[in-house]
Amino acid sequence: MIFSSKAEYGVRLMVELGRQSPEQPTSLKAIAEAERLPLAYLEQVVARLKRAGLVMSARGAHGGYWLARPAEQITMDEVVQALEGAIAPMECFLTDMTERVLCSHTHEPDTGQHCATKLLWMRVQGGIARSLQTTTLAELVDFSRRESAAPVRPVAASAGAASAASPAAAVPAG
Amino acid sequence: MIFSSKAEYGVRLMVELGRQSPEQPTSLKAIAEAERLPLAYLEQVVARLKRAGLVMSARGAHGGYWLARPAEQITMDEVVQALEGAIAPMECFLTDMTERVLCSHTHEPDTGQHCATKLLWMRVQGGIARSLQTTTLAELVDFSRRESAAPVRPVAASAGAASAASPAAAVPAG
DNA sequence: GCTTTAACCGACCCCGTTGGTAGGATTTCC
DNA sequence: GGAAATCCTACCAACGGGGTCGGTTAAAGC
Repeated sequence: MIFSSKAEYGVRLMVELGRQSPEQPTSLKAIAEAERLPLAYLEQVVARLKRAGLVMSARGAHGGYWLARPAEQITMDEVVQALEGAIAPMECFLTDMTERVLCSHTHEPDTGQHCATKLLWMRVQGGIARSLQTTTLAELVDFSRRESAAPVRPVAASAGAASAASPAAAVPAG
Repeated sequence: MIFSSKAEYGVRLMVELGRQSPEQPTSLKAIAEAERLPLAYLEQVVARLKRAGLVMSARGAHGGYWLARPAEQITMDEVVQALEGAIAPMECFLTDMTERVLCSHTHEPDTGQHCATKLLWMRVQGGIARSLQTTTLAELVDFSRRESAAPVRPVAASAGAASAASPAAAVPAG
């Protein structure tokens, strides 16, 4: 699996905050209940988001968390990077997230043998980075509002090519 | 890390086979020595490639492995999928590799609450799938030939916007 | 100033996967 | 028959993921 549950929980947490009115703190407990996630674990997750400056907090009664910036100005690569650390397709493949590869992936300094896999991992890296950078938190918030507003529609009913086409069509800019 | 070392080793193995003349078996031992990888572990790796029908083998003395198809007809998503299994950004996010999501990611069947993260993971998934599908083994073989032929050029010399652009320019179709 | 609420912090723990190793069995060529 | 290979199964140590637990600090309301 590419992303751990930290990313999953963290993104859901951010979306939940995005759904609330800004500047008004939401308690972790409320989020944990709404999303049915373990509170104690969420604490660790939100700590990362705070360290990255994506959320702010107030302690004490009626305290909680809120987005540090409007959701439109938060791109998902910031969020995911805060939660998962550097996103690299391979061990030694760290970049500064601007498409520049810091590691040449050489295994033997004497032979000029560069790694044959470099080209591939760079493309994968680029594909991921682009999809994360072009998605904003605001889009996810919108998406979640539309989803929850819609009536319950049973999944996997009428399996086939027709039902397969509809969700893909709703997802451009991938 | 997105991909494990199985993918790394497996891709390198495939590239190595692609460099050899086709239909002539190359022993794992030779590959292990050329790539400085543990032979016993490579056995497990190549077994996956064989099960997926990407390589063929001959036992006994002068046996070895070779590509089941010309490198131009092997896309890297086949290779990576054989090595890593299904590639999904998130646990419950299995697709049939044609952009169709099999899991709706619903956490509570009664509420119509679909997961807010679905949109994001679908985009990421699409970005990865596209970069893997549009890269052929032949390209990597070419790349590796150019790399090893070229003199050793130090990486990250003259850091800046200019150097950041150059590697990206060499990697289209990501 | 007590109580409640909630953020914050650090230690711990179970478990599955990764990245191998070990050892043998089988097949084929010379 | 022996060497060189693929093949196959079992095993193992270490690490990270996914949590839990217990406690501390800070703010608000009475």
